[in-house]
Amino acid sequence: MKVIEMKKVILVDGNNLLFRSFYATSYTGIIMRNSRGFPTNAIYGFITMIHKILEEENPEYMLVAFDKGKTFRHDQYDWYKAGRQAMPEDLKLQFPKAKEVLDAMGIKHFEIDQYEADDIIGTLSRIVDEEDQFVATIISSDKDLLQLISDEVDVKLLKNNGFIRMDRDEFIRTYGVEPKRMVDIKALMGDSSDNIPGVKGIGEKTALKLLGEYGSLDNLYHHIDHISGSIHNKLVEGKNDAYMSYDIATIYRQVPLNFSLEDLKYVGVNEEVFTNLLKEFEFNSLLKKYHLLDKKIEQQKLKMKEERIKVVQYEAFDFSQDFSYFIEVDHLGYSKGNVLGIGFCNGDEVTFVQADSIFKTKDIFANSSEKYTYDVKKSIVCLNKFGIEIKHVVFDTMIGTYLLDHIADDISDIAKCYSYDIPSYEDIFGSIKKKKKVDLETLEAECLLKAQFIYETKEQILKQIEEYDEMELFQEIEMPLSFVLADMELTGIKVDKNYLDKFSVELNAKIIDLTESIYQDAGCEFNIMSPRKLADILFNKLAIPYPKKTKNNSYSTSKDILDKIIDTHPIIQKILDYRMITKLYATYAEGLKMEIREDGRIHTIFNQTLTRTGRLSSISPNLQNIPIRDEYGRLVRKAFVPDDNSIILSSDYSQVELRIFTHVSKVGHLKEAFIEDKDIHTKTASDIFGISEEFVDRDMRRTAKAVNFGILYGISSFGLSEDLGVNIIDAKGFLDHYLNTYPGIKEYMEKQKKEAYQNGFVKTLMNRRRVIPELQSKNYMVRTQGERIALNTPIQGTSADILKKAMVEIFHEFNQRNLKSKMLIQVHDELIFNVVLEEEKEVTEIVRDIMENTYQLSVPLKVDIETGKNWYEAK
DNA sequence: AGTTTCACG
DNA sequence: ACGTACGTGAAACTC
Repeated sequence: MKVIEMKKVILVDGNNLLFRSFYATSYTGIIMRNSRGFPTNAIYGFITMIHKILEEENPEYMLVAFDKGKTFRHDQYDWYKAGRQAMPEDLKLQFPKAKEVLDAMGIKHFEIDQYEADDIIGTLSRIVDEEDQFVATIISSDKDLLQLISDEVDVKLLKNNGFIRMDRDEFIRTYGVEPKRMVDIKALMGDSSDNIPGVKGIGEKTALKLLGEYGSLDNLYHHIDHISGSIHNKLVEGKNDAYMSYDIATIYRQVPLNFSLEDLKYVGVNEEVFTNLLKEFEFNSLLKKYHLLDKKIEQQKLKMKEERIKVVQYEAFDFSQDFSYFIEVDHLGYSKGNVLGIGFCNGDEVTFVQADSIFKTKDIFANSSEKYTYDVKKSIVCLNKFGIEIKHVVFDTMIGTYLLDHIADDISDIAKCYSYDIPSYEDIFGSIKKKKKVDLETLEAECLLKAQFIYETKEQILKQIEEYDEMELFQEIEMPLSFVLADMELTGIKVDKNYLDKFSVELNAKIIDLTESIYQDAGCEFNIMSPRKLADILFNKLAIPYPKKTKNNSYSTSKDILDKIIDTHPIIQKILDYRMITKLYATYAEGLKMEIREDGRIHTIFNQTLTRTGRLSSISPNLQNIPIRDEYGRLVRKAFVPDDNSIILSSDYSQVELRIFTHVSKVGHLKEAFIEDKDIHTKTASDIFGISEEFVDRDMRRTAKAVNFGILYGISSFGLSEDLGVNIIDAKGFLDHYLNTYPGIKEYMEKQKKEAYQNGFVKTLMNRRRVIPELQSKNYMVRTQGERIALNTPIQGTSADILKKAMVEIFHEFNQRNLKSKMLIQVHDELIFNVVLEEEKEVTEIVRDIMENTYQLSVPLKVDIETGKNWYEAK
């Protein structure tokens, strides 16, 4: 018998690869770009994956296929085209560059008018099936391509960071049918990512079961009478969808090709061209990884650097100079979790300490060296339980890059922006559900890498902060604030668990009563919490008219809709009550109880680098959304109590955002009102309705208040009408009148928007930046949202700046005076304290003085302070 | 994993 | 003609 040497061809779905790379790194809205602003995130992943393929497959023949033009075969299905979103501009730009990369790498790529990459790959794999010299491997993350598997063709499916190989045997083991039945599977279950509908109500499980029994879609429908129950009905109703889906999911395998398999020879990389491209993209880490740096200077420099960093024993490490450190913790997160290890770097050396030797670091963290880290607050909280105090941390990469408007939830995301290739937390430790075992060497390498990254990029980040005029914000506010927040988190707030227990019981009884009563009104039992089932009961069974023009046949059951129909049926009020009570029960009564630690206190975590405006956020639990507006819900606040011999003190800014708006917009009428300390909404009502203040009634004040708030958000007359419950014409009347009464406002808003368009970003009074990519959008909706962001962010952000500055000063003052009272919680424009009885007068004075005077505006800042025996009383 | 609803400023 | 206010987090439902 003659032994035939088979040639192997790799068929890559290029569109799929680029899409995947793009969306994997663009969810934050901020994507990787080179210094000229050209987007490079998709290309980065693309190159990495292509390189990996070359390494693993060592191919003789290879093709990367791309889509070109519309897919005429699907033109008959308008909805299908409509459901596929347009490609983002930032992604589109990267396609031609990806093709240049392939040319440089010596890899063939093709696109054919009117066909998708799938079709080209389908056609080539058919050819492979028919001739006898080639075998093929297809690479994509699209399961649709599995239908092409045969004895000569297998598929490598992209998953997370690797590939899964699927050949014919593996496919049959997994799905129980022949690979070509992938189309039948999709026809039944659909594919939301590809906009294939499938049969409504049939998922993967049922689809596979049915095909296991009947073999194919045709045969299934041929024997449709053998199937009974709800599945039968779904199949009958969805027959059209099924065959349409079948049509769409079927890959076309007869594309006219003007090349042959032999033409797909892989000819190897042109190092010079490839290197130049990587330099253009500024992929320094890849240049290094692929050993492509100029042999002369750059490589030498890097080698020197590599050799200069030495891994040393902890005892030999020089801690007397500046150093960086990185603390890794386990999945429980930092305030409950455990420290796994710490990496250090001083520029020349790196060293590692594992969890069981942490006690050794006590003196090191307290020494006088300047320290840099990533997430200093976390490190303070984590090491606190070992009695370790951290001093002289002057730089935090997380905070620094936050001020540069990079939003990331992992240090690896930030590292990528500086061309450092650091694996993400999830890559190393797995997800919370699927934890990975990590050996000590990996942990050590990871901590050292991160410490080195922090050390080496510090200067660059500081330089950028300086260029953006944010140095004062960084050094005087955000860095010290981290220590303040760490202290607040460690302190926690005392909670009366007994009270919550009683509250729970009371709520539970109410839930039972309401449930019973709602079932009576509805005439049946149903899941009240399910918006779909509820809508069905209200608008179909009870035939209550839906108060809004209904688009896409879906009914909302949200509060504002239910409020509009509250008089049509007694069930509506009960449902609103039910919603409120179950919310109180689940989120507040029971939810808060679960967050109480052994010390009887709740320790929230303040996220300092999350919001796009500069505000803090609070998690596990969120203590910034404890009920207050509703009298009954407000009772939750009675659970938050002071320590012994203390009271709760709350101190909140009165109308900060309006005052800031008045300051930046320089509207004279508003300024006078604040200077004279008038009720601002009454004054506004008096101005716009043209009557004196004593004749302003409640409704007029309410209207004025809504307009005042609307202004801060970049209102529309529609939004105002919704908020006030009046028609759009009236709302527009109020708005026009308001803008005529205060002539500075319109000019201010126009100027603000113009500047935002020119710069591409906006700033707060303390120079905090927010880049607004929405302004570049061609989509009207997105763009106008960008305009509102441009109007609101400087206001909301300045308010955040001011309170943060006050917090740092108050903390400092308490320490100076050795006060025992403690700052506990921040809620955007208010602070909550535990105040020791003897200190009440002193604390009140300090807090008022600092909050009112920390930042000078052209209008006064006013603070209201109240005290009580719990948080409910102190407000 | 994504959507809906609702709690706060 | 179209869609409609800024910024968050948690719970439950739905797929």
